[in-house]
Amino acid sequence: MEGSGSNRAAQRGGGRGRSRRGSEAGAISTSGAIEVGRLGEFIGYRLRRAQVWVFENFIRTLTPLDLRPAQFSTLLVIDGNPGRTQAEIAAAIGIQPPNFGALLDGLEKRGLARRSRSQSDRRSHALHLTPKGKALLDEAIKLVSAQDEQIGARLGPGGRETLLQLLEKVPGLADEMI
Amino acid sequence: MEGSGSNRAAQRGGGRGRSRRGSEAGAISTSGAIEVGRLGEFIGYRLRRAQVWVFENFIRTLTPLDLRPAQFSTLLVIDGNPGRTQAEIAAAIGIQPPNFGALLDGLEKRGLARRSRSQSDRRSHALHLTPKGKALLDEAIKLVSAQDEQIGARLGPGGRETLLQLLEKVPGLADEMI
DNA sequence: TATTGTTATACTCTATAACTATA
DNA sequence: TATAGTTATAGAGTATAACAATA
Repeated sequence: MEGSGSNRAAQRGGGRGRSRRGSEAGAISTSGAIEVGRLGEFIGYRLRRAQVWVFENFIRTLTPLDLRPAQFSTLLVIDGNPGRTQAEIAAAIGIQPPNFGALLDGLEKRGLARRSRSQSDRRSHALHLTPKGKALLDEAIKLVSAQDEQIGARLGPGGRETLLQLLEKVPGLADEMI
Repeated sequence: MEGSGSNRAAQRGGGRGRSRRGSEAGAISTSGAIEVGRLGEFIGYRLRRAQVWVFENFIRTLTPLDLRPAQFSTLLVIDGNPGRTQAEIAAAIGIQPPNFGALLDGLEKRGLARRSRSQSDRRSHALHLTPKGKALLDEAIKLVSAQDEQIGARLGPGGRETLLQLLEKVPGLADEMI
């Protein structure tokens, strides 16, 4: 969510289900757990809640490598499409060109990626990973894959495939993103 | 996901699958669509992509009522828990107290919610919806429910229930959020 | 005239520290 | 001293306009 949102561990009261319902005049709900109520019935709410958790997990997973999610995606997409221009890679990941420039500055300073002027069109910059960048990417993929498998294991037999199939039916496929 | 991200409609090349793979020295990928590659194999990626689309949809749905997602959640949770304090409601939704104050200022100025000092503890503010706030919330719930049903319809028979069951197996349940 | 990439800038969401008034 | 709420502020992430170099 985001941004993404982090550390949402809300410490709440211990009781359960003792609060009154609705908005009758003067009604009060003084003890027990908060009723999130209908909010939990929306696909969007559940989807977002799960996604925020996964994304926070993702961020923690990549922290040891000092990689932000957008940096990871950039390394991975450059690796799969070496020589493409900034505009192409940025569009594929869903980052605006101005922001992508700063992101690449960081990767270049760390020696993970490099820009080279295209000979055919000297306006554009072709992107490549350095060996160091490729090595870091491989390390990151290992960590992320392990995390992904842990999540998949929670979903039970066939759960992972079912989830991916259902998520494909939700639009958003036309976009690319982080 | 991030924030939430919007307008990610990336205009890309028309071709498909003609780009070369991997990061062999000097490899180039000059034509065709960008290969997002392994990125699409991660649950986290698909989950985030779907969630961002749903969230953008959600934002568009509430725009006619001039409600942001966090405002909608706040109205809904206050309605379900009238008389609770700011700290309790804020924690349930996953908003930091400083940010929640500003959010409530907006709702109060529009006459949708009100704060009243608790008699038992004059430090805390009990929250209630005004009739106007309740009416706007009901209107918002109609819009959001209609959108949610459209998404559910895309998932096919039983798809909605299956998706919600799978999402419940992903952690994040301990938190409450927007 | 159009496009690539950059600079500057702004807006939103989120987070923390320090203050106040109560307890 | 501890807590509820506020103020001030800072950091991400994302968005647009204007510019220089090149086409």
